[in-house]
Order: sequence, then structure tokens, then C-alpha cells
Amino acid sequence: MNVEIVVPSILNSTLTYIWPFNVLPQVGQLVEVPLKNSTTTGIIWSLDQKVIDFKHQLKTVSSSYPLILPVNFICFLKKFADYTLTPLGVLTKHVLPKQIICKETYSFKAYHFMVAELTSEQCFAKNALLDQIDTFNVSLLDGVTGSGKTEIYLEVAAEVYKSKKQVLILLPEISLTAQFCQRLTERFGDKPLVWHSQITPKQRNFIWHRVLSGEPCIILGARSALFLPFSRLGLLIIDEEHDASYKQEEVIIYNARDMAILRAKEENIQAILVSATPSLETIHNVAQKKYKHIQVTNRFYKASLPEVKILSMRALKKEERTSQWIHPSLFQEIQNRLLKKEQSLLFLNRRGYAPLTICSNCGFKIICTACDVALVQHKNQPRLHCHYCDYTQPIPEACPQCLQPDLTPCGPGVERLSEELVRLLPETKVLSVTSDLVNTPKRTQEMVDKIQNNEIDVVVATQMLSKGYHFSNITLVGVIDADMGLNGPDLRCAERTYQQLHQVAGRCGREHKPGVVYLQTYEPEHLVIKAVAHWDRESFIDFELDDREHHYMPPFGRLTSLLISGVNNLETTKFCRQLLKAAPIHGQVTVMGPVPAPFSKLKNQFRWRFLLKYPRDFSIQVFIKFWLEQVKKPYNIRLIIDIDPQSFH
DNA sequence: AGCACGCCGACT
DNA sequence: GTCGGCGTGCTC
Repeated sequence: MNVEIVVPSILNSTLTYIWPFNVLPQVGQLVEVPLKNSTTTGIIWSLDQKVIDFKHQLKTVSSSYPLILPVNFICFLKKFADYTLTPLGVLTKHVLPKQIICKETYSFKAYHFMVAELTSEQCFAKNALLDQIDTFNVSLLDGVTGSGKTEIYLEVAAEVYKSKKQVLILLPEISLTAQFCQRLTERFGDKPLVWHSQITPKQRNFIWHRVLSGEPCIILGARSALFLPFSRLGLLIIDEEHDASYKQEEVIIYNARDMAILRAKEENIQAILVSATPSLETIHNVAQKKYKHIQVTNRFYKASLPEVKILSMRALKKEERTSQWIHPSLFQEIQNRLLKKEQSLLFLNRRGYAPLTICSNCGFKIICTACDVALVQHKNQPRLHCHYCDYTQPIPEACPQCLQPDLTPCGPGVERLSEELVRLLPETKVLSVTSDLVNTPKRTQEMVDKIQNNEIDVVVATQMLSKGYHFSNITLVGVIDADMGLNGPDLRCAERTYQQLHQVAGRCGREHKPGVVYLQTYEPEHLVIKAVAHWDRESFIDFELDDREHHYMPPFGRLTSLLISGVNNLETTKFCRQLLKAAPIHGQVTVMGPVPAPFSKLKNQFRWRFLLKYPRDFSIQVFIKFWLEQVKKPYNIRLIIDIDPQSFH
């Protein structure tokens, strides 16, 4: 008999092989097959006898492994590929372990759960979640920081574990897993199994085989944990469900939150979405009664909230300013903190010294040779640096165009803000925290220690410090660029800004010392800024949902983006025109574009974009497949399909 | 004629 | 993705 097999290549279809063994093949079984002039691991995808027009002699399966991926998992992969339009072979690469070792003996201690004391509200939430544990459904566990959401879902996870099932807890970033791991170890009496791209091959193999074996376990994972072959998954938890880093945009483009829900559906289990600032998609699904809403409040919450004040940068006169970038009121507050021996934290989401270098004589702007973006000036290591392609060059003495020595750094980065603080307050110990400077676990630990031991007075940081950290002596937070991103090309920029500011505002004064947050803005009356300042989520949601509905944007309509890029701009635009001409006419789909992408050139590639808008229940995949069949794509032009895009660069 | 390079399709 | 076939064009 023949079997249909997927192999880890870019192929989008199965390949047919002869099954030479007496034992029947099984869907999901791993096999070795000859491919070209070598051999590779593949997955038996189907036993259906496909009618093939393959003219040559079929090859034979070389050997089979006693490893069978669960049928539910295969179904999940199939739907994943169908939805995201990922070639099956590409997906397979992420599913198969690097090398297959069948007999591995690892010891594993069973968890011994510590008894957690839950408040009556937490108990209620826990029981509500446990109530529907055995069939597919989605719950939103919604509550502010400090309301004990984590305790609740860990209790639910413990119950599922005790019923001999597996639990997957997804976190948006690896950096968060370390602290979280600590917390789980305390609760469970042993380390949880952590899965992300940087674990050792040995650990990777161990986890892969363990989840396949069906042994109960709790996995703490980054989004790639969705590709683990769990055979007894009993619960899926997506913490910080709103987080944009759940969206993977390289090689396989998918939103891990949405695919997690798909996985839960295929496994017929519950998915719990957890957030203090749920995404509008999720809020909408709750309103539509598709998701269950479990809200937890913290009765101490209102009292513990820092006060958020808006500082208008518009009203300032030149002579009122002490500092070039810091509002006088915020500057005053920083000085007050210094007197009280308390710490301040300033956020500025710009690495380096200055985001822009311009010649004050002729107006020449230094841009990257490979990208259509300004080079960022760094002073720590004096270079001009492209943040998109990593190109660097020395800072020229004179303007490359008019040869005058008038190159001027424009605007602040973290380094420049720190420098200014040191100049204005020479006794102050200032620490810059950016991914350029704090980029290893060791340096991260040093940074945390320094702040915690009060060796630092003012921390100037990018968004990298806005998540997962809390320092008890920081009682003042200043956001230098609160409205940066408010007017971006991104559909979700208001939502993102709201979530980030909310997150940032929670960074201070959670313990006995009250905190204050200052938002510097040129748009003090902007609804997003006001909503953050008043801790008023509802008004933000109402405003934003209205706006989205008015423009038929997600979560009301859906979007897909097609990014077309190539080294030759003429050829690229030509292909775009061909595409536009071939675009099927369909009453439910609006085809917009082609337009140059917001970054019209990156890494020497010219970039153009189409955007498709269509109803929520419309299957755009069929439309796209039909469309792309009409035109032949030149080999040197790349086309990337992003279903439900998060970023529009 | 002989060979290097790069385009481009096939892979069961 | 990766390999190999083959056409173009350059060198001996």
C-alpha cells in the first residue's frame, strides 16, 4: 500500500511512498523516507490512496519509528496550515525534534502542591473555570495586577494535573519565564518544564517525549510550545493574552493566542485567556457571548493605584524649561524623590543617543544605505546604527553632502536623556536600561541588583523594563513619550499605547509607599491619554470599539496583508500591478493597494503592500489561493501573506 | 571546447 | 530549503 507523507521542506503537499512493512501504518507516525539523494524524517499524514500523476517509480519508506503524533494534533496542524496559509512542510520543521532519540530515561519528580489560600472571590473564579474544564470553551480571566489572577489559574492547573492531564501555560516572552518559573517552583515543589527556543537540546528532547508519552505535566512555554505533541492536554492558559509578542512574524506567521484557541478546540478542552488589559478582539468576543467573562477585582486596588498626571508639553515656553526633554513639574518631582532617597523611573522608547542626525546647514538627513530609515546615533559606542539591518558606520565629522561640520543630533534617546540628567543633577546616579546595554541574563541580574540595592537614583529605560519587574523603592514614573505611537501606521496603535501606559503606570508604588505617574504628551486631551490617567478602561474600550466599527476594522471586519518585496523596485511594482489586475472581484472583499509599506525599503528590499478587508466569517484563504494562481510570481520577488496582521510595517 | 555562474524548477 | 540541470557568456 501507499502512504501520504509530509516532509520538512517548503512543499505544500504530501508525497506518496510505498509502505513496505507488515504492520499497518498509522496517521501521525514518524518515518524515515528517501528524499532526493538523502533521507529525512517525515510524518504519515494520510492513508488515503491518492490518485497521482507522478510518472516515476515511487520510493519506499526506509524505516518507521514507534512514535505516533496524536490525531488531534495532526488535525490542529492541518487547520493551522489552512488558516495561516503556511506550507505543510514548513510547519513540519517546527514540529519534528532535531534528532529523534526514542529511548530516553529521565527522572521526574511528581509535583506536590502547596496549599494556596484563596479569597472567596478567587475561589468563585476558580470554581467557575473548573466548571467547564472538559469541553472546548474559552474564558477570559480579567483583573488588574495584584488581583491574584495567577493564583487562580495555577489552582485550576493543579486540579487538571491531579486528574492526570497535561497543562500548557503560554507566556508572551522568554524573559518573563524565569521569574515565573521561580513562582511555580514555590507552588509546585519542583521546577515546571520550561519550553522556549533557547533551552538545551537535551531538555528539548525530554519535554518533547514527555508530552507525547501522555504523562501529566505542566509546561511553561513561549508560543512555540503550541507545536508540542501533547497527547493528554487538559488545559491551555494564555497569560497576557493581549500581548503583541504572541504574534510571530518570521518564517511562520501566526498569532499564538488565536492558534492556542484553535488547539483547545481540536483537543476539546478549555482555554483561559488572562489579562489586565484584554485585547479588543477578546472584549468583543466576550460581548458576543463567545467567551465567558470571569472578572476579579481587588478591593485594595483603588487605594493602591498610583495617581496618573498628564503633563502638556505644548503649553511650555522656552524659558520655562530647565531640561530640554523633561517637563519642569516632572523634573521637580525627580528632585523631590532624590531628597526622600526614593527612586524614579523614566520611560523613553528610543534606544541610543539620538534617533536622527541632520545637517543644520543643508538639511541633509543621514539614512541607512540599505533601508529607508534614519540611522540612530549611539554615544555609548560612538556609531551610527540602523535598527533594522544592523548596519553601522562611524559618525562623520562633516556633512557628507555640503561638507560643513554641522551634523546635529535631533531628538532624545535613552542615552541622551541620561546624559542630560547627569548634567543637570551631577550628584545623581543614573542608570540607562536598553537592550543594547542590558542584553545578557548576567547584566539583567546586575541591573536588578543595582536598582534594588538603591545604588541608583534615576532609571532611564525603554519598554523592556515595563513588563515583569517591580521595584519597591520606585515611587515616581515618568513617561517621556506617552503619545509616541498614538499616530502610527498601525491599526492597533491606540490599543497598544493604552496597554503599555497602563502597564507602565503599574510599575510604581504597589507596596506601602504611594506612587505617582507623569505622562508627558503633546495631546493632553487625547482619549487614550485621558483614559489611562483616570484608570478608565471602559471609556477607552467604548471609544476604540466605536471607531473600529465605524471603519469596519477588526474585531468587526478582518484584515489580511500581502507584502511584496524585491531588490529591484521596478520589477516589484510591475508584479504588484499584475497582481492588482488579477485581483478577483468579490462583493465581500475590499482589495486596497498596492501602496509602499510604511518602511518602503528594508535590507535593500523594496516593499509594497496590499491590504484585504472582509467580514469576520469570510474564508479569505480560498480567495487568496485563487488570486495567486492567476499570476506567476517571479522567483526573485517575495510575497508574504499575513492573515490578521498585527503590525503594518 | 571547457568551465563558471546564476537562474529556476523539482523534490514521491 | 537544497540540489542539480541547463543556458549564457567568458576564457584558454
